[in-house]
Amino acid sequence: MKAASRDRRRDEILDLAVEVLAERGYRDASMLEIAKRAAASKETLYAWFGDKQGLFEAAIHRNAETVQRVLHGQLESDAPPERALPEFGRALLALLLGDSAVAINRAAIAEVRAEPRLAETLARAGRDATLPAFLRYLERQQERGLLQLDAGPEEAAEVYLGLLLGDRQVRRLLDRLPAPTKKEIDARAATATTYFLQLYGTSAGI
Amino acid sequence: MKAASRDRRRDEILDLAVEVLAERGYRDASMLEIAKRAAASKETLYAWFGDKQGLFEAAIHRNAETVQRVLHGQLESDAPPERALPEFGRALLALLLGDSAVAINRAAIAEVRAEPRLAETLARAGRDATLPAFLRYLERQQERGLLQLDAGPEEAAEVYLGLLLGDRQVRRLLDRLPAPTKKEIDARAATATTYFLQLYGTSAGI
DNA sequence: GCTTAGCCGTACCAATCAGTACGGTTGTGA
DNA sequence: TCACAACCGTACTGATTGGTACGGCTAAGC
Repeated sequence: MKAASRDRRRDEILDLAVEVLAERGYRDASMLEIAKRAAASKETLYAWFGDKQGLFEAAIHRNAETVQRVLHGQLESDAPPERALPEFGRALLALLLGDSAVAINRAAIAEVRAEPRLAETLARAGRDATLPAFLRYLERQQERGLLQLDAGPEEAAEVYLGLLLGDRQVRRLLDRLPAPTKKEIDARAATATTYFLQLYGTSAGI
Repeated sequence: MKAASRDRRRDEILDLAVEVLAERGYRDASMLEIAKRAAASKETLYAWFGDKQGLFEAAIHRNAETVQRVLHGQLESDAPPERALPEFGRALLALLLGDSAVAINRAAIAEVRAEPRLAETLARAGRDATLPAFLRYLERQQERGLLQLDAGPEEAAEVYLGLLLGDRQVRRLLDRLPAPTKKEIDARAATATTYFLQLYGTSAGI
């Protein structure tokens, strides 16, 4: 029973840490405020996570695991692109433009010089861990004759990401855009898929 | 003679400020280091720019003016999309993924909570100041029958940006990507244009 | 040549905060 | 019930840095 309760406590602390991060930014997210909000002591934070960087690396990992679970589920499907891509797109948009991911990305970008491990961790646990599954999905659809990836799956994947996000992620990081509503997410995932299929679809996929 | 020499000095200081910013990040770009590198005194920096935020707002403005000049030049052309878009794309890629813009965007994102004026300034002087010219260009080409923007010029503009950048700007901000070479820029602007014309081109534009 | 305004370098102040130490308390397992 | 380990709250330290003050130098204008 002890292990489960410890895990819950750990999750609780990481949630609060990300909450403070979102409110204050990395530098101003003080260990004291996180400890107070979690009714924990600074000493415990340091005992569990090593240092401030370690605490937020743990938060990044935990966040990435959630993302992984959702996206890999979508991508192992054998649904054709016109059905699978909007679902994948919706999930990706909700995750990448959500408050937690935005706060984490801001922190990683902010500290890219002082604490590069944050950005490394984020990249490895995020993009590097998800992209291969996406590439494999695209290749499978090509083998089925539903896509024609003349320039390779990597370029196609990047095109889909570009169509899906445009410059919205950067605008969101700069706080020039609120988190998207469910409606906006649906619309955007649909149009990105339509455009993508115009570029890469085959007659068999109509 | 005095005004010109002062302007040169100002430019010199702003260059050094951005240089330090790129090396250290916003918080660790100390006013003392900037002053020392410019052989200036902190007092002069504060007299000229008010405070640290003011110094970097000035740097943002100056950088944006350069960008403006280049991009507006491209967009006032009457060249058809297949010629104008690659040029515009090249310029945009070189500017957005260059070291100065990356350092500035990192700073604005890092301080979005503590000093939101940086991000505001960047957005206004950057995207908000350039996008209208791009929209006007697209509309002119539609009137000439060279583009068909069924969903409006705004969506087309975002699609072009997405195709051009993919997720490269974010990866660059996270320092997972080096500044692109001229060759890569050329290639990318070309393929983005090709895709864009597949989506929005008319038979008249072939 | 002289004056004056602006600028340089240095020193100083106040605040913040990561990381450590410690005494008191709680709860868990024998 | 008891003992021990983990954890809470608070206090402390050392280092950094934004912003201010000041004394001395330099160069432009008269």
